[in-house]
Amino acid sequence: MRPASPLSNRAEQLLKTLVERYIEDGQPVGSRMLARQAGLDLSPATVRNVMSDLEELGLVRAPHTSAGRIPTERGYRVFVDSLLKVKPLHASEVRRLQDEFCAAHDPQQIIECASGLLSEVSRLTGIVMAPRRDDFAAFRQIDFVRLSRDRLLVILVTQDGQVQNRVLQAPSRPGGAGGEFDFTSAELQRASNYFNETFSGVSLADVKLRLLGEMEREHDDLQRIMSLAMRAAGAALEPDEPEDHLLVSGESNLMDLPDLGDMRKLRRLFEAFNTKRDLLDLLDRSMRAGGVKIFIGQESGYQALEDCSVITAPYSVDGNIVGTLGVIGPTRMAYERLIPVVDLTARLLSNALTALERGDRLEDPRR
Amino acid sequence: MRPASPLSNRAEQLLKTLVERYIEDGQPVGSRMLARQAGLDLSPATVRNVMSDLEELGLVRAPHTSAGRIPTERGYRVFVDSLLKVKPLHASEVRRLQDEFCAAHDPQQIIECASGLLSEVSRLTGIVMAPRRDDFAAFRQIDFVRLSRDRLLVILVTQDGQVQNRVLQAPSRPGGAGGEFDFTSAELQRASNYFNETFSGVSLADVKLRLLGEMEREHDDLQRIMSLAMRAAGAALEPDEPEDHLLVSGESNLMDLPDLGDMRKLRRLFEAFNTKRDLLDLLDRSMRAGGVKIFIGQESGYQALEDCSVITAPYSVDGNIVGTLGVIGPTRMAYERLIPVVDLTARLLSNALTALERGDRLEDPRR
DNA sequence: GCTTGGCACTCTGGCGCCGGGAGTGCTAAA
DNA sequence: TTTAGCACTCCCGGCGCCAGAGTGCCAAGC
Repeated sequence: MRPASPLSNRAEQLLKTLVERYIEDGQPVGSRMLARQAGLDLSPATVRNVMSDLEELGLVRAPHTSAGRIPTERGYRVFVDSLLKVKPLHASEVRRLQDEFCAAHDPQQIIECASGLLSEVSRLTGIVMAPRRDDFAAFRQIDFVRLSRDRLLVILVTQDGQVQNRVLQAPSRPGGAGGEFDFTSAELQRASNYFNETFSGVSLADVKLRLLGEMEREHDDLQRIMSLAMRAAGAALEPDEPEDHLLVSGESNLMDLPDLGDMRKLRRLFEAFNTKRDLLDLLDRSMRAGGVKIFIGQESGYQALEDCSVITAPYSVDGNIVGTLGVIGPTRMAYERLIPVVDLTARLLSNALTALERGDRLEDPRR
Repeated sequence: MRPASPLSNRAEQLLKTLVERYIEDGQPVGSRMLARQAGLDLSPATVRNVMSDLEELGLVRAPHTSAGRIPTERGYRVFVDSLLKVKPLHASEVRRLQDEFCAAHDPQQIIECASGLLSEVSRLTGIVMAPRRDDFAAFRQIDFVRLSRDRLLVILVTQDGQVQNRVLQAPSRPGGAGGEFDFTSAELQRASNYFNETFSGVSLADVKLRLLGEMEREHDDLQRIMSLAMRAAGAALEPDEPEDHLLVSGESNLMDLPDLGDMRKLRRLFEAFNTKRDLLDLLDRSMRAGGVKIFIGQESGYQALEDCSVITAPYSVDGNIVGTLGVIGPTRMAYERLIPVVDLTARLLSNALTALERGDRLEDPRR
């Protein structure tokens, strides 16, 4: 795992050129071509010697005798870590992306837009892990709507404009009659008023704590309606399904790539897109890390991602990292172009979300 | 387009066997095999003569000289229309499906469940068009939540438990200050109370009409808050995005099928799954028709569905058709098995939704 | 000692050929 | 009308061949 040190400048230059050429056209690169392209004025024979060394180091391999060489995963890793120069994007492209973000107004839309842009610009698959509901967000309003004898709808809105519906299902009693949620809407109204007045502006985490406290303490002397309302509010405060937080777009872009021509691999990949669990896991891991992260081939640790690479970057609201986005494509992807794309998209998304959040907060009389 | 009449019994029997065999193992069927399988005690030579006729009628074709025959789309059509005997499902299978439906409690869940079951049981792709919000549904409750200076959240709940959030965006004014939605939550509360009392139990269609009427009539002397609330309510009553009403599951099942091995076709298909428009169109068309409907190959009229067939069936709540579901797969699919599967799933879904609706309605004091 | 030209070797991929197998269409007889 | 026979066609897999590309190694040169 000390790949850079034993490499001479020349070897580095050759490896770099090799990876670039291979990324470009997907064909094993031979010594003659490499000698010409590397700009080092070397003969093919010399190049061959160097390639032999690189092969011994596990950075390149030959698909068969007398094909040229292609990078191994470790080769890509060295390339990405120490050889590649990311080219900043054209100003025009930056502008274009920026404009797209401006078109969206609410957070959900903005995030969807980011995912779409990622896949469109990369011509690969874009993924975004949307922010989990933030327990430090401030409570704004809660509403209760009785749907039927045993179903109660709870709507929770936070100061930053997140809305969450949850249907509370009464534990089924075969006996049936006189279900649990037989309150009038006026009663429910009063309950929600109580919450709205008591907790407005309090962080959800604190709401949760105080609810727990009250439910412990006053146990018996609470009215039945309030006890229910508290339980319902508690349910609404539970974290939501993580699966709803992954956006994937442009899956079908992957079907054009010769590198992923194998149906079995492709199918595994698409199943991973549907299952979402592994991808969320990966994005979650890279959220903690901060900054652009790159997983090459097996490095991610998921079978479904074999022969694939993932470039991720976290994004933030108001300086706090809240989610991760990225692109998925074949190991042979245009890292030089895509790293800045992912990076920029994360920045733009952060800006857009932060601007929205600030705008909303200005509105909030409590801060 | 009068395919059945000129066919002799023998020809029909042979066509039937041919299609069955071909569906079974995907290989062109030769005269020898057909003579043996059809149970007609004919020689291969006789069979060849019949095949020649069928070919002339455009019901079968030979991929090349001296391969056996395979059905054409018209051949499948005849098979489906007049030859195939649908086998009712095993009681055990019916029971299994039924149990799955019982596990779900709210309409959304039930519909997702149906989609999942379709793809699982068919090992193809399941699609469900969820009910559009029903304008004859009864109004239950509306809520307004101010999210920021220029964003207002409207939550609409109907008696049957459908919830709809919509964010109303104020027309952007560059001037900025004193945005449009500067009301206190008490004011908004009052507005929503007004609606809830006035319209409870009224059908959405009527609410819409009465709102329009009032907005026309009282124009000037309305308080600003009420005028806004009416506009907001009106917005919430607008029909929602049709794209949100299509569920697709088991897409990746299609990647295993040799019939759809071609990447180009597969890609087009997956793009159709993402776009949703064409599929919704198709489902919508077949909703009107009522009963199980089958589109074979080009019949559907969409490029993306070439070499694919679609089996659909509408489902209903309380006797009214509200949506359609179905499966998509290669033209060579097991019609005999899948037609009853789709039919049954539609019935079970109808039952489950109707039961839920009835349960809710019993609860509703107004009926 | 590194670099280089030369050379033999190897592997792939396309092409043409061949033979077996499967199935057809036609014809003539039952 | 059905059937057996037969010649014909086409696909497909295997085989050998060849050109092309690239390698590894060796010996000569800077």
